[in-house]
Amino acid sequence: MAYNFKEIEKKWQEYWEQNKTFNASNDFSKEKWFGLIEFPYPSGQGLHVGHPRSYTALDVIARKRRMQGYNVLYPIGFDAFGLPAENFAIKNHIHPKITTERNVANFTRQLKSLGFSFDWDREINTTNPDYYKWTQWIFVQLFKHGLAYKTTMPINFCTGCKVGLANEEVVNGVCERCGSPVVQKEKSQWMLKITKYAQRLIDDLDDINFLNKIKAQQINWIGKSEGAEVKFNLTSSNKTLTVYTTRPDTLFGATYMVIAPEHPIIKELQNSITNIDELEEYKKQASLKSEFERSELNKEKTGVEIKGIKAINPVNGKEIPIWISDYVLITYGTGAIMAVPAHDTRDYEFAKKFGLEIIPVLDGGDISSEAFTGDGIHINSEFLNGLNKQDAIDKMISWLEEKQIGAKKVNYKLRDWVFSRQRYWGEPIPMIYCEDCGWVPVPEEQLPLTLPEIEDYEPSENGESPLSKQTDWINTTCPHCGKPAKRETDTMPQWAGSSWYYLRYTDPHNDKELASKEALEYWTPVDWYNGGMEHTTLHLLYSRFWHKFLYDIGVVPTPEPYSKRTSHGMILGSNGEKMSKSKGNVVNPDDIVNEFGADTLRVYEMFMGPFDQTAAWSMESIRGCAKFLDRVWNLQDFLVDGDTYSKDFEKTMHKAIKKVTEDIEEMKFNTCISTFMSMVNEFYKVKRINKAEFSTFIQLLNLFAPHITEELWQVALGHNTTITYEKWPEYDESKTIDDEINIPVQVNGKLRANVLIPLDAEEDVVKNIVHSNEIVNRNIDGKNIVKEIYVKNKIYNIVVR
RNA sequence: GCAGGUGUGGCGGAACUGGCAGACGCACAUGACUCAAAAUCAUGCGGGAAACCAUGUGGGUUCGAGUCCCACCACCUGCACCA
Repeated sequence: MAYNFKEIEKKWQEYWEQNKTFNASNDFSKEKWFGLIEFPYPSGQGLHVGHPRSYTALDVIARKRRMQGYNVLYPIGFDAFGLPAENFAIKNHIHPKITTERNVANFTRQLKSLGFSFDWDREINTTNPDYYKWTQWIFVQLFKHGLAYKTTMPINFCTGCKVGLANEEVVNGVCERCGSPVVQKEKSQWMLKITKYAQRLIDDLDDINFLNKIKAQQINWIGKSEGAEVKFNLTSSNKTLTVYTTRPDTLFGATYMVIAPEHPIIKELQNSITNIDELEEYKKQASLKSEFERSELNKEKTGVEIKGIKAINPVNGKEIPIWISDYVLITYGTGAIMAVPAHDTRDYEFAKKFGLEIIPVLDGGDISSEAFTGDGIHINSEFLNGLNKQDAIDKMISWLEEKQIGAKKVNYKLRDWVFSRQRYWGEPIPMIYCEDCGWVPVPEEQLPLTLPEIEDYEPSENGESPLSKQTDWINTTCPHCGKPAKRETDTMPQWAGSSWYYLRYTDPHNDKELASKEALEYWTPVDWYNGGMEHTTLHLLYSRFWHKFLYDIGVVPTPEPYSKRTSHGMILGSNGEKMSKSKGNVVNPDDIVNEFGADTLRVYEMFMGPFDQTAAWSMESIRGCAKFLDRVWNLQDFLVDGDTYSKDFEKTMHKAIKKVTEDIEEMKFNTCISTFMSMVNEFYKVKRINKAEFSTFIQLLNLFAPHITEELWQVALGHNTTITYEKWPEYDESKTIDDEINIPVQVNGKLRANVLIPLDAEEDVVKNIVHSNEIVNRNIDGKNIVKEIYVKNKIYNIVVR
């Protein structure tokens, strides 16, 4: 009887669906486990073979948890707002809703064909008004708590998508999505104050189980630095210029200042500045450069000196020049620096180029060739002389604080989150502008504020949202004073809906709250969240921020959304390159399922390599996995009643249970599969397997290959209920240990023989066995034994001379 | 430049707290079955005639190093004029 995967897989998929086998229970008295994968964006291309890698991994864990008796929530949904559907609409004049529905249907078919144990009754979709009602509701809460504000600022503007982007979406100066150059543009934007949570986003990482590389990347991105702010007085003005520095100890070496071209003080002092035209011209040139050009040009520093005004170094009263240069960023610190060319590489370069004074204030290094950035003893620094770096920093800070010209200051690289998009296919920002009352949120009882149906999806040339043309929709009345008012026309970024979706899974049909208190109390936090590294500084950080906010206002019961976060490696094409249509190396999961079946695909994706590392697709290897499942199928021919084949055989089983039980927790799925393969090889050797062994084996394999094992369980073994909730096999530790073991014998560290010894044998017993071994004796004959080392149950080493 | 990671047969990869390097799979070879092929089953498979040599390179610690330490090299990922 051949293994007919097509028939068998279809049969059990229908069975599971009818029986709602994988639905989470609402019995909150049981211990729960909430596993989460990143819900997909339903693209027109359908499922990528990368998706099932992550989904299978957590499916394996979810299935194991069910067998371990947990109430398991393993949900699925669609993150369906986004640009591709909108761009498709612009081209083909098909409403994004239609394409989204079509794509969701296709994804659903594909996901179901792979036998994931999702609870489909909890499916969510971010574009559903019942869902985005709550996305909007959260935004309104953010606004009410002062965490959402509108401001005009230079933003990253994608010249291709004609849309503003968050810092996180700009990669190498180009748009993460379309690859067009990104330029700076002044625009009025909704912003979210993620910076207010910067410190907590760092600190609370200590309490959660994220992979270290994920923590490191988030900490790096938030970019905390400690230093001081120092006020500099100016000549011919009573204004001051404040700088941020991490090296206040080098203040005596500050020989000039540099401010960002966009620094507002230029305008404030325009009457005192004699070369304002020259400065304006420099600023203009700088703003025309895209981020990409700026970093390309970062080898050669440029700048212009501000004429007619100088700064006064507060520690020694020296007048020092002020320059503008684009190597100082308006977005970081105060947009102004004190330049210490002797001890800062960038300042050194700039000073050399423009012939500015360089005064060393730390001993060591050679100022004539490069900046000295190391530690040393302070010189030329009056009251700091003789101190090392840290002592000098401390002393200077207290001096500055005492004189009230400076203070300790912590800075972050993290910027507030640019939250507006000038696009149609997103959640409308539920805000109304009233001439008298300013920005007023749409009243909560009027949510959701639904997207109007429109015909023209093109953003306007000046970069306004397509909604800006919908005058009927825009014109409304102020909820506060009742006067005519206008709606916000920008929509939310794609990251909005995904920032809280895991909460909705706990209670997806609730129309009173985003989820009930009881459901949140029971299900959250997510126990295990797996996703891509590319979301570490985007989605993962954003959702931690939203969650913390919701915690602060009492909506969720925990300060962190996810107790554990792991990540999967990417799947590359067979040529080792990223899969792409243009390279022609795309593998369609549908084809694999057709040719080999879902179980084979799942097993292969778990076997192809370490889960967290990238792996290249191989059509040859996948055949090996198909062959393995064929061999599993044929095991039923060896099925016998009666006892195990031998004691050793029994041990093999217990060792395998132990290995699989442990490896799954560490996501070492590849070694689980190799354990299964070894087991099958053992069964084939003796051509015999009893029912207990077969059941155990099938149960372990079920996590990876649910269809074939359900068939073997119910048909070959004759059970009439699903294998899903069978108790997870246990192993007997004592049966994983051999009574007799083979240990290597080395002479001078070189392997010479193997001897069989009783487990835990005493050293003198082993010594006797070793010394009665012919090969060993041949190797030590006529030599002096200097030393003998026995490591219990491991190795015996004889050192001779 | 900063942070994180990787480097083991022809290939993907195993190897617990230092203890038989190469599990498992692919490819390949041989045999059985077959008129034949495929499939299947079985056996072999790092290099070398051997002594031995082999885990990116060079040192070190140790009875013993893929694993620990030092110095490098190569590649990947993220960030990058962050004061």
